[in-house]
Amino acid sequence: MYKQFFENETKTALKQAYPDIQECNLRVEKPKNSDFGDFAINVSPLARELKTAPPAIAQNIEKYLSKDGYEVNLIGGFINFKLGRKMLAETIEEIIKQGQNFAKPKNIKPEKINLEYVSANPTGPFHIGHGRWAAMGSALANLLKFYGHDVYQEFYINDAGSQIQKLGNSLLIRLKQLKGENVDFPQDELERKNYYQGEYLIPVAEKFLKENEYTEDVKILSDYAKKEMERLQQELLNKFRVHFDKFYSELDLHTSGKVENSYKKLEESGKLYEKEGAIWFKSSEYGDDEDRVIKKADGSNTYLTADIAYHKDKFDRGFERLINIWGADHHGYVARVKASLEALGYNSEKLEILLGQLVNLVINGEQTRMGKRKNMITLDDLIEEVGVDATRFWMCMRDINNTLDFDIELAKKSTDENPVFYVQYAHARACSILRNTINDKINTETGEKIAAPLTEDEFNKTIENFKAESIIDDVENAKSLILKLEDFKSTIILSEQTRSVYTICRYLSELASEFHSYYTKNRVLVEDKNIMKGRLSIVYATKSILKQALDILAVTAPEKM
RNA sequence: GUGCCUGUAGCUCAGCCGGAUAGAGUGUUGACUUCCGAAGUCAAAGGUCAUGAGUUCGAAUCUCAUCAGGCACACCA
Repeated sequence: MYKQFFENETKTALKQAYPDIQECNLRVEKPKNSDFGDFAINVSPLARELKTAPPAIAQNIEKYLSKDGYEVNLIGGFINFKLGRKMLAETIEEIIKQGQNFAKPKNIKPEKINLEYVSANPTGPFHIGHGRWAAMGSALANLLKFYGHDVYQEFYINDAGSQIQKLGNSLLIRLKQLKGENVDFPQDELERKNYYQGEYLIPVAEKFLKENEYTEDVKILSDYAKKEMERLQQELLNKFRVHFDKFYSELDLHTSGKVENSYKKLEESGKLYEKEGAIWFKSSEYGDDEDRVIKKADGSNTYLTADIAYHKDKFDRGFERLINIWGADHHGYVARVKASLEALGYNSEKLEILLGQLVNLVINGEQTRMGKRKNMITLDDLIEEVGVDATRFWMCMRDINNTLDFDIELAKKSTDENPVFYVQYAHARACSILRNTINDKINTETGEKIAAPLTEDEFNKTIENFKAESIIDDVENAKSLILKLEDFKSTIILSEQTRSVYTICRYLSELASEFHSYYTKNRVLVEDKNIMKGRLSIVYATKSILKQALDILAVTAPEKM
């Protein structure tokens, strides 16, 4: 990696220049002005320890730099590095030869990671917020896998609480309505809260009557509606290119005795006590604001109790690291789950909880709060309107810490304002060039056939036998493109460290921009076969990286648009 | 009231482990087509980095306070 290379070069030189130096946390960065160089190191942070002015330090270090393959340019306390053509050419060779392994970090410690996200209640269709967790979670999974981790994706189904009863009651009302009975949800505000009033239960009721005898048994109705919701949710996830290794049922957690078991373990830890008829957990001893109820006065478990068992089970299944994506509205929950894991003897630092800010729908330029409105726009609606690719890209585009404005009108336009098209277009354009090298062309005016510049065999050999030396004379034109291609390595590492995927979106936009720019300035299919083959290889390498990055987002890389 | 997130160009956002002239997209204005995809490229204009103080040789970046917006503060899930 270029950055690593220059950091090592500088550190080596630094030790020769100043043998007594203790710490040297020098960072390679991009110069503000590309005229200075391609990479830069600022030595100012060393000034204090060395008691020397930054420019003098830079001059001293410069003497010991090997300058093998690069040039050095000193400005003030900055050491600027300029890549030689050989290094640039070798990068193209590396991309072509390494393929998928080009940006895969070497010498890393792969972890067995459990990634949990979406985990919606099986009581209704996904809303747009779920779409954000689904897109980001699956992209993060792809990223972590790309990096080298062993990732297991999980969806926790909250199928055990009172909301299931509520679902059954709601279905019953819909059934009665279908039978022609004059019933509706209660008028009273408070009582209405015991029902799901969305119209999505109407088709479920219809389907139920087709398959079953009419019944008012809420248990049967609850189970039916729950299964149906799960089925619809999983269908949609599939369509959205989100694939879970396991849908973990909360109900199973209870019936298998795991909830009871983890309760006993907590009891053994001595961190439970009774108060006002309920059993409390001393979570405040582990940094939580207050203690939490574990068993209610009526003897039933709280949601937390099951969740504790669930997280315990994840560790017990051998995962070294747990990553959860939760909505920011659950942030108050973090401390108590971590507290419980500590009490049970697990290292709560191995549980990372990514809190995602919510999605604002923007309709006709106005922000609409994602509430539980009756006629809300579901994720399914959104995908129908905008398409899977644009929806996925858009949902991944912003830092998870920031609220995301999803402008329906803008995304629907599907034109220049939508960055995904810009990126996909770059890929399609690259494919088009590669196609044109081996396909005969027909002049539309004369009907005359123009032979392809290369046969398929020649093209394949050009790629297979690519040698860095072959493009050295022409590589300077592709410099900023190659720098960006190489930057894929840093992007992968940064994204893994920060658990973020918006960085991949940004990278793609930047790479596409560099490619479009290169394309405009450098014609690929030129007379000179050697130049053509070299540029073809650069296009091929670009296409390869675009594809790899798009694959992480699970956005398609079209050959044609 | 307490805790968490956010405040940077008209709009949407990067940059935030302190360092060179604060960047990108979009919008505005203007250029670029004998030729591989113009869904493209190039350029111009556009800034009190919410406000105030502090730390520092140096602050958009760190600290504190204030203001503004969002979210959460259940024996619900």
